[in-house]
Amino acid sequence: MKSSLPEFFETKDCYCLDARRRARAITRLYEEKLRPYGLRATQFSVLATLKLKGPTPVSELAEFLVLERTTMTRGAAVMEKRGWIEPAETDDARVRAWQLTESGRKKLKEAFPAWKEVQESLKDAANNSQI
Amino acid sequence: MKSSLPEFFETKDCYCLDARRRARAITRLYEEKLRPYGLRATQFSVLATLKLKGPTPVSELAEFLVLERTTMTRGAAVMEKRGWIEPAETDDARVRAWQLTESGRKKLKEAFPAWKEVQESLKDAANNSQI
DNA sequence: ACAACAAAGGTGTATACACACTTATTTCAT
DNA sequence: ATGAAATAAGTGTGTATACACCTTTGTTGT
Repeated sequence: MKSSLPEFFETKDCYCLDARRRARAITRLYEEKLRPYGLRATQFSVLATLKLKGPTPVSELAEFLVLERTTMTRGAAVMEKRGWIEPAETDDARVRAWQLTESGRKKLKEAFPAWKEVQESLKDAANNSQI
Repeated sequence: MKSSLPEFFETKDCYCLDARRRARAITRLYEEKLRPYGLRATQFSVLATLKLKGPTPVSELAEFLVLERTTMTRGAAVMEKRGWIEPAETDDARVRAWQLTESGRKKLKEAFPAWKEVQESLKDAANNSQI
């Protein structure tokens, strides 16, 4: 009976595993610094996105963050409960749009230096690895 | 009152968001093809890892996949329930090691072509983008 | 005007993920 | 030999993620 083990060596270079490993590792770095502010990585991204885009529909947020719309729905619910975001007016009654609250703006501003710290350290690491 | 909006433009280049977006997008490609086999991306990775490494402790699996150990514990429980993996003997009673079952080997073999299909298409895409 | 279709969202369900805390076992210094 | 420290793992809790399915609202052709 022949072993098919060699065939499976290919799975060592899986793009999916690579991307997921990388995302998990990087997420930990950011969340470690964001934790004192009670923010998860995605929550920070949502706050920053709303800061830049203003009132934004669920679907647009989801598309921008490459997140399932239903995931965005639930994430937003958590953030609303925390008082960081609130519903925004829309023309179309089907559309659910979100905007920052004062508290959300404050939270983003508070956490920004922590985000930047990790961001800069990764930028340095990326530059050094090119040399 | 001065707006601090420009400062937050920096968040558009967040390494964390980039990595997470990429992981989510790539994961969808793989899971779309793995779905007919009832496999999630991480489950496929665990099967492939056990195929290559043989019986492996929870902690070693977690470290290899850059996953929290506690996440690995729960993921393994699901896979055991499905009959794909089973406990392996260990010297140290603290250590919980897992190995493939016959069913798990079969599942991996079945799903491998689907994995390879996505893997190859991404490899092609990567090569073409370099030209 | 209105029926068919399209668009936007929410809910049910299940896995993924991880931090804080706890339990069980082994190792090691004395 | 034994108690402290270290190691390996599990549990509680809560968010993250996404697919399948359903509801509501708007659009469009006739």
